[in-house]
Amino acid sequence: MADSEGGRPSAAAAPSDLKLDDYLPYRLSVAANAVSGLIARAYQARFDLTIPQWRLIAVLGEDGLSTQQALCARTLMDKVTVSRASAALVERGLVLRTPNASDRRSHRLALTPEGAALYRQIAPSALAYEAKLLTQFSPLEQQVAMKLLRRLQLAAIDLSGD
Amino acid sequence: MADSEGGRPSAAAAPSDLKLDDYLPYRLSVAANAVSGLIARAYQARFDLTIPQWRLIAVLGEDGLSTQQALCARTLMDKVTVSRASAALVERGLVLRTPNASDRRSHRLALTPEGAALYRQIAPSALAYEAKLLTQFSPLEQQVAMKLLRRLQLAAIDLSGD
DNA sequence: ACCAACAAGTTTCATTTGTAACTAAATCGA
DNA sequence: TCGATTTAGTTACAAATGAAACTTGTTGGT
Repeated sequence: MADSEGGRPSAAAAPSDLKLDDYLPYRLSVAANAVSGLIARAYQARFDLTIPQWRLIAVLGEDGLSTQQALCARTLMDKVTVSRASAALVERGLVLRTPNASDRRSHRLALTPEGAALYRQIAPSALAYEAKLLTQFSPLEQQVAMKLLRRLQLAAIDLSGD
Repeated sequence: MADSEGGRPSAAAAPSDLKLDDYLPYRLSVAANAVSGLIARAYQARFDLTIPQWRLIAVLGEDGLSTQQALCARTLMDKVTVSRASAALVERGLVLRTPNASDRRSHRLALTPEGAALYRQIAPSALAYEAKLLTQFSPLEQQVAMKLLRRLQLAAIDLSGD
């Protein structure tokens, strides 16, 4: 067993007691991974959609017409990601691109009737997943959690430029 | 402006009111992305470590000796990821591999003195980041959030096998 | 003892992801 | 009205990721 340098297990307690299991960025990453994986597998298997594709459908279903640039702002995804996801959805006939008269660099995107039908099918399933994940948490706890997630995001973005 | 087809925004409200902004898997993913990005950039710039590498150092700093398999279980990372991160750390002289007498397929990993020194340097900085992210939240709120993250992870894993 | 099943780690390969470079169009200033 | 800068979106390329195959070693049944 060893421990060639000290008397006790060779690792001393962390300077100010860092425990990975209780470290928020770690917990957040692991939890998000688990949830994303679950959702990704579900949508892949049932609807053959990736998460970026699903997000675009969700936003187009909510907001109606949009441009890719607006979708980037709305979903916080990279413009390359949005470009690729849009192309795939257009290809599958779920999204329609029409020229944007007021700016010929961009296009207007909207769900086709098929896309809208898919949206109406997916949305309840998405909400059901969320409900299953959130069982055991009171509305108040859920509110605290959502608030924390939003705040973490802002704080992280904020700290990025220091 | 515009809206070339109807009187109102062309998208109706979602079936049971799905709002992406309030959808937990989405919020979780976005928050985790922002936080991971922040941490990743910080450790890359200051210590030239990836997140997997940093996690291994954290666990080895906490626990002392370990095998890769144990590190996989502990960090919830893939064995390929752990293998590559270990190789890089050994290469840099931060981690030492010694043969495992009781099982010659595996090796024992531990921080070298340099690795331990780096750990002692990084840990306070990691805690400082966490503290900055968590300003504005009471200890109680933090506890709720941590509990929720753990529970979400378990629920997601649970739902994966249904 | 032996062979089948299994486990630790590594390597290979295909997919995903994001950064940077690029094209085309709009805007802004002189 | 022209050229410089900025923006929408795509393409090209490089790095990260993970599944599957592989290697080496262990274990358990007969």
